[in-house]
Amino acid sequence: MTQIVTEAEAALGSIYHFFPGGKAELGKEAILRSGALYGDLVIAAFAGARGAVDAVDDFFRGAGRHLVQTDYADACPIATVALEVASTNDTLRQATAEVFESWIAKTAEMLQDSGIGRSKARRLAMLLFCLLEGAFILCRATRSTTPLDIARLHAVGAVTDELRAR
Amino acid sequence: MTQIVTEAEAALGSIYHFFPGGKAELGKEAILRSGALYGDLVIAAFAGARGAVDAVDDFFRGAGRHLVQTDYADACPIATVALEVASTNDTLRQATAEVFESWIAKTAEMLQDSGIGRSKARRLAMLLFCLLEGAFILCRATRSTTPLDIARLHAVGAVTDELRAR
DNA sequence: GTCTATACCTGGATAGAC
DNA sequence: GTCTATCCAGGTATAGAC
Repeated sequence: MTQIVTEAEAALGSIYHFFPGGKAELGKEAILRSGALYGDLVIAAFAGARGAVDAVDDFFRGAGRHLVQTDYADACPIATVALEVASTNDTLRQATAEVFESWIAKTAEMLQDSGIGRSKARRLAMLLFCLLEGAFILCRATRSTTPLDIARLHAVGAVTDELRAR
Repeated sequence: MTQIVTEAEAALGSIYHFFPGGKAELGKEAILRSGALYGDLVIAAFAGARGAVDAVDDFFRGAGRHLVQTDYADACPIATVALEVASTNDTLRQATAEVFESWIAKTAEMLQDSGIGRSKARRLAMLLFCLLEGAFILCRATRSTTPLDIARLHAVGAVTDELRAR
């Protein structure tokens, strides 16, 4: 909390004026907001690409570049908190679940727009985030983008297969 | 630290007798030990199965059962710490990297024993842990085993494809 | 609404008797 | 080697002047 008010150049007391719920409320808001922002990146990837395959490829590549640019600090804004609070704070856990669910729903929707069936699209979207999140862990721990490269190839392959199967 | 000595029914001072490095040393030891134990589970899965495909299937299924049994608390013993320390404590980060690397190496070795080429086996092993770790995050956050089921099917599929491609 | 001072608590660590 | 008392830092939260 001290760090936050310092960087915001505000007084410590102000936090409790805007967030009467204290740290818990601020934390929830941070999860929801950063989750929404990251979700916008997913939409942007699909909007800026020629098709689902390119969009997924672009997104994974962009994530890799960003990882290197931030010295492996910025990967997923939710994952770390999600694991931390999963079994200790149900309010925050629900907030992370809500964010993941929104990402999956958004992605599934856009995969559907590419012609993939509703149920398949949702399962594929989940798979993509499993690959992305898992790769992020290994990349940050090992300070290497290799896991993300491997995950990307598999992600692209999975989308390609699904489109072919139509 | 208090919780640890309490559950160990020991005195607070004892910790600093056995771990002069304090919390950092204890943390590193915990990462390395639990990492080794979890690695043994991987070996057990391959030892107890008829082949690589079954081993992977068994391991993912077992992880799902354990997740439910522990009310979504016990997934990966390393991932949470790995994300937490990745950019804040390089000693612990290295310990997590060491553990992941050992798991991947072990798994790759056993995939090779199934007849998959050295380089392919390593990449496939990495993919499997990306899928597993990513699924764990989503499962714990959403309190559902669906992501793990999806990850399992793709993991099994990837191993099957690789064996067929020989 | 803002800000400062401060209360309160917890967490890691140490000292020194035993 | 063990244990207890205690220190110090830091973190969250509150009170109350302005």
